[in-house]
Amino acid sequence: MTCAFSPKQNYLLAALPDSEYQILFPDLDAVDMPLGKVLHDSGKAIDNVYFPITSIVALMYVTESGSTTEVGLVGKSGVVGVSSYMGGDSTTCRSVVQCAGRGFRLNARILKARFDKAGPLMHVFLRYTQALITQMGQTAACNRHHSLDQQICRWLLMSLDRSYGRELLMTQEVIANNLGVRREGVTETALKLQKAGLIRYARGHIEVLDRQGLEERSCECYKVVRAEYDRLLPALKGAGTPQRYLPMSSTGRVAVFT
Amino acid sequence: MTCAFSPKQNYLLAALPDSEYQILFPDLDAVDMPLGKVLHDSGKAIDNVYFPITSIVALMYVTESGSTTEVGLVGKSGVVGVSSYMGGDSTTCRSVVQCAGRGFRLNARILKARFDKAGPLMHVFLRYTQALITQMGQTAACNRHHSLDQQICRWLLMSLDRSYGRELLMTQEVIANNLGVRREGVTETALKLQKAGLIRYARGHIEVLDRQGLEERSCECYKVVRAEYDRLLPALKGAGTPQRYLPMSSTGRVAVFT
DNA sequence: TGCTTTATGTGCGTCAGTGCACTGAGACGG
DNA sequence: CCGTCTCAGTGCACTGACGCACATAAAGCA
Repeated sequence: MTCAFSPKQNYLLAALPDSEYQILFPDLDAVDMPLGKVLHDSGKAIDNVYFPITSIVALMYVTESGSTTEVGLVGKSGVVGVSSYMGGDSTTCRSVVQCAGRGFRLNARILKARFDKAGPLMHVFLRYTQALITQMGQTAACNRHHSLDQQICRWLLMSLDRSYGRELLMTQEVIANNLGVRREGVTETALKLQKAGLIRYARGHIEVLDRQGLEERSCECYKVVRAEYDRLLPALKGAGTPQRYLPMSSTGRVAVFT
Repeated sequence: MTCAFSPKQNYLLAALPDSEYQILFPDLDAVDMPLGKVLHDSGKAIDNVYFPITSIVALMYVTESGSTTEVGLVGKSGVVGVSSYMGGDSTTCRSVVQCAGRGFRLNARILKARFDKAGPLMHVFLRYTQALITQMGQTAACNRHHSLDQQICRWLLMSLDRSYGRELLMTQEVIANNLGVRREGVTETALKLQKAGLIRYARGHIEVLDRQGLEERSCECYKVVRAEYDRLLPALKGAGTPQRYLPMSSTGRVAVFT
């Protein structure tokens, strides 16, 4: 059986020792993750976890008044659904696909069973969780202290790290919802960045022209979180450095969401 | 050997099965946790973890410009130093004692060794960590969307839950640093709350008179986090409901920080 | 080709929170 | 008892982001 792309393109799965990987492999289902798909909802039991490959998933909190904020961003270097193995089987967050793409799905109970063996899989996943915790804490601090411009730069960089290529497929409105700010504010910043030659965009396409420039305009938060990911999961070091986008057609087992 | 207070007054230790508790007991050292003491610093290795009893510890992030934000608050229902068992042995956060008091100290490697047995201790600690993650995410959302008044009410309630009695020993400046806001802003809100008869305060003492009233003025964040703690750690349900303060003199093994 | 929808650009009044400067008042030590 | 320090209260100019209304333009569809 051939698969156009492999679970090992998810850095977390790739970081597993091969013996462990082989155990999970038969239960990993390739899935399409369409834009806007809600993978987990607040308070609902988590049946499956997801390992994004070309997709990006946001962990969003929805306030009572309906406004949203992203508290975490998961891409090819992570897993969606940490509470499946942390305990509790649900979160107060919602997991939403921000960038359509592919990924692998795994039954939560199968993962939990392997996790509870307290072997290398557990340690990899715990270290990832620790990185996610750092990301959340940094988001809290960033929301408090840094300007909209800085936050948007940070967010573009984070999204870039978690995707392939240097183009992001998302509207300014999506960015606004993720950061929990006004769409008009995003427009203003986007104009500034475009005038400065850092990005180029049009109707839902954002192309990053000058990554270095974005880093300079971003707050420290990006680097702090990035460094912590690199430290905790050295196997995925370098994820996010510019690379060519390889369109991967599906010829293998691919489940499509209904 | 007598101890004026017991490790079991920390709800996390109390939630352990007795066999597990007995293993740790000989290594738990009662310690004084004085105001302002830095238990762990950003990027530094964690040698000991701390189980607060009457003290409250804030997990603070310090930005490059020097401003601070609290991303988590740990009291008698938690442990300070989760990265010791999550992996990485350090965090990007600083742990600072916000409310002087007592607690128990445990060598991080001893905890990690028991944790790695993948027994009930691990599951208790993971569930606690999951609750902490919820708290951090909620803090991020709260920092984005809710007013200073709401946040201060939330913070008072959280502190109250994590301490004994209904009086908090902290200045408005401390609250401001925790929330990452201006001291004058805290003063304004404090005045409002006092006029409304919800609190009474003077020079570093804050007495909560109307808990219900605070909850009504607080944002949803308090209740969401509280509910998640209760759900994940049912053993500590009810922590935070009004109770008499029992001054506990030290007659047992007590190490004092130098 | 024209109509609708979606995405982006712009203007303007409003406001919560900031930064700073200063006052007042209880606590504390000599 | 006095001087000093810490903590709390107040005024004011300023600003980043908000909310709303509306203009423009590309994409999609009939």
